[in-house]
Amino acid sequence: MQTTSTKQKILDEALTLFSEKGYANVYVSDIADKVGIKAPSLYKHYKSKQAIFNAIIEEMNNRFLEQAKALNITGNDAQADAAIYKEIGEEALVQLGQNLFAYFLHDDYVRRFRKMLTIEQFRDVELGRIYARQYVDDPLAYQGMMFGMMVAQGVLVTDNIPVMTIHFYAPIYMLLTICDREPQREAEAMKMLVEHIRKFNELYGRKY
Amino acid sequence: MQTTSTKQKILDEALTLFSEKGYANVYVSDIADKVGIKAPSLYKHYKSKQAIFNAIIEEMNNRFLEQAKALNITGNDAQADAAIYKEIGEEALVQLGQNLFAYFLHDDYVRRFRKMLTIEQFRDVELGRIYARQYVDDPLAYQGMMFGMMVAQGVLVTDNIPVMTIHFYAPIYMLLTICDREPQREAEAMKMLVEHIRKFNELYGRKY
DNA sequence: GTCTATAAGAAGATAGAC
DNA sequence: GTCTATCTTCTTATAGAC
Repeated sequence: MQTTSTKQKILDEALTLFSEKGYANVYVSDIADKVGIKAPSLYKHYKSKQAIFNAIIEEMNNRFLEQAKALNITGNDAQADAAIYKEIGEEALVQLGQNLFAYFLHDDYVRRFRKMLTIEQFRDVELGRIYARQYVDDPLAYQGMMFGMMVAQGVLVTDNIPVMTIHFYAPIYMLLTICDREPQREAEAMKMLVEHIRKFNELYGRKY
Repeated sequence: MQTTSTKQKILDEALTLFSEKGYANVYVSDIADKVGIKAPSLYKHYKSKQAIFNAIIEEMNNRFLEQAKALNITGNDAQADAAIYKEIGEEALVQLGQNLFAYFLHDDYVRRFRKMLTIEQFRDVELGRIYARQYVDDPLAYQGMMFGMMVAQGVLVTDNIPVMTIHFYAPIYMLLTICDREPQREAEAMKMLVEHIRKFNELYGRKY
């Protein structure tokens, strides 16, 4: 039905604008323009500008929970995962990093939401927490778990898994922030990403 | 004189507020309150709110140029530097990283300016360029030069200096963004920083 | 240089017709 | 559900006295 569609379109256009200019620089009339309606009509769908913002946060939270659930199924299936990680080589590791990077960078919803949180993270403690969880702590926790298995399998070698995990993820994080700010540097970033992972594998990989 | 003092205080308080809430969420009256004057008085010092923002950018730019000049003097004095880097050990490298980190994190002006740019980087291409230069490209260029000397001296070993530089700086950058958002995590970050550098030295240092 | 008073306009939100 | 008209409040900025 048309109602649901408009309601969703409002969230979508608002997120785009918020991610480019920040909440305070986006006016209700801007959102309405993009949706193709007048500002007052928008209030039939959401009771305030803040309610639109809250709905975006809630929607992302739902996506995040689904995602976490999906990852946990894999993550807890240790026996299956162990088999995967046992034979992992440089190319598989490069693939893993590129997939992670591509998902974070090219999933349009993920990208816009991250940019929005980048802008809003200092204004509200709760938004800061979401940013930290989403783009720092959870990726580190998940990858740390994965690398833990790989170390247990003898595919990677280290006496400090948390630092190894940061050595893997921090460059990816930094390249991501570069691309968010300057999309034209994506090719350069992708090249550095691959070189980073190859070198990571060389430094931490099992020595034959 | 009082004039200069008030004019400077306006920049200082404005920067604090901009770094916490972003330009659009700070009202001229907020700045005036912090300074201890009424909003209209502020217009005797700056012709507009935007002019205050511009003055902050200009002031940082001046500081940046001075800093770059200072670094170039050292950077170009290759003979003296070579001597320094020749004997550098793990402790010196840890010290180097801690100093870099402490400067970026604890210099109040640097910290507030970085947070402000973090918020504003997507709104204006020029501000994005300043961010990229200040917190990504220049640190990488400077450290890349330094590591180049160390590789030439045989203190560090790699066939890819840019990637090695990212391996050194990206974790520092990520820890910095964590502390900007959650200052209470500074001790944790400092611990990771030291472990990171020790492992970096272990991975890239000359093998005896 | 600082103040009070006030203008000018922007932005969020509501009322009520269709 | 969308519109036009309108209200209210907030925010930047100016005028002019001290």
